[in-house]
Amino acid sequence: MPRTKSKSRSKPEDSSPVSGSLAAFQSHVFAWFATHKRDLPWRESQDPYRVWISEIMLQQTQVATVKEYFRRFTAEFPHVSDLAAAEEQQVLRLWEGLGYYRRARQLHAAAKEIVERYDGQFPQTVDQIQSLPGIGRYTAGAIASIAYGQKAPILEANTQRLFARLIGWDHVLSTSASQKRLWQFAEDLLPDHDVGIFNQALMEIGSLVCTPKSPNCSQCPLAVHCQAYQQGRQDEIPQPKKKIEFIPVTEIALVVRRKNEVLLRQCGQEERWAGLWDFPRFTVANEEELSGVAGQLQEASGIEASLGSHVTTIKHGVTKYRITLLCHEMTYQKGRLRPEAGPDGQPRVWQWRDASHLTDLPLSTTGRKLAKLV
DNA sequence: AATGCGGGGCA
DNA sequence: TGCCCAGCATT
Repeated sequence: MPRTKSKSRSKPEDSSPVSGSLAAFQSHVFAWFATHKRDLPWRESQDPYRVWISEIMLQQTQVATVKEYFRRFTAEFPHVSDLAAAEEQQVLRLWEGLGYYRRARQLHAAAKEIVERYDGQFPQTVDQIQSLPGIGRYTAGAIASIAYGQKAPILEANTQRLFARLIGWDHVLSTSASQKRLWQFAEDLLPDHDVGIFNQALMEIGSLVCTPKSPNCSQCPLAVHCQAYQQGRQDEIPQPKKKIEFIPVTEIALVVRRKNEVLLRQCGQEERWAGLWDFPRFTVANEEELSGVAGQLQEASGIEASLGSHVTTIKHGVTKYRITLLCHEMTYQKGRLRPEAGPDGQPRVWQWRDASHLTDLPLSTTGRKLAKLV
């Protein structure tokens, strides 16, 4: 029998996914992490529930921001059954300020599914994990590897950048071809042991060393394996993302008072801040266009009120919108709240709430700022 | 492949 | 200011 071609090409230096040997690469990763690992609250345990909470919170959210949220959340809900039994409003209250509130509602829904379908035991296969709401390929791989030590790859912001530089990938990263290549690379890299530690180490290197701007190549444990570094192209790779075109918007928020109550609205499932409460908000053409606001309020809620003084102006961004939010007081005149179906079958989305008890409600960040002023 | 979804950290 | 962040779901 003639030797096959693949057999004759199976020298280690040919099959290694990185420049240099894979074994050396892996040991460089482990050694660096052993001395540079950060102490983070979710690294104190491998409980899949806690790993899961941290991974959801960390989606598109920086480590520094998540720390306190993670502590509060897991203190309030130590076990998946505690989360499953909670009111969604309480879950959202603990999520308030983190953003991407769909994460919190999907987390809650997944907790219920784990209790009902898996008898409270967190699922153990990648496919089962990924079938839970809010869990995609990255998060499933992270949980499977970190909590269970399974040989599952991960790819997220830090490792995308790191991998692109390691293999000198000078293409736009968001295309499906790039994603396919990078996922394959992530898989080819995996060791046969301590996969969870390995994956976390790669993210940590991406985060602390292989930074977006001015990466610290001189201190990088993987420089010897890095194509971009060897070519002096670490500042060109990865290619910059497409810039977002911001759209300026002017909105008005109304603090409608009736004795010691204020008028609030709960955001519907299909809109921004779903499930959270907010002061009545309307888009206006410009900062002078306030005359129609009373009519818009009456149209939307059934309440008639007279425009009062300007409280404050809040500038904030939501996804691609740059919002200038004009906040005005109003005084209730007459009218009753229009009955309207709420997010989860609640009788209405409009409610009068005691102004001194707004701390219990989940509010949007601008809503919270405004609530503190009034 | 493109879009919606938040808010804050940081140079 | 602008860029970026341990992504996911939908279209």
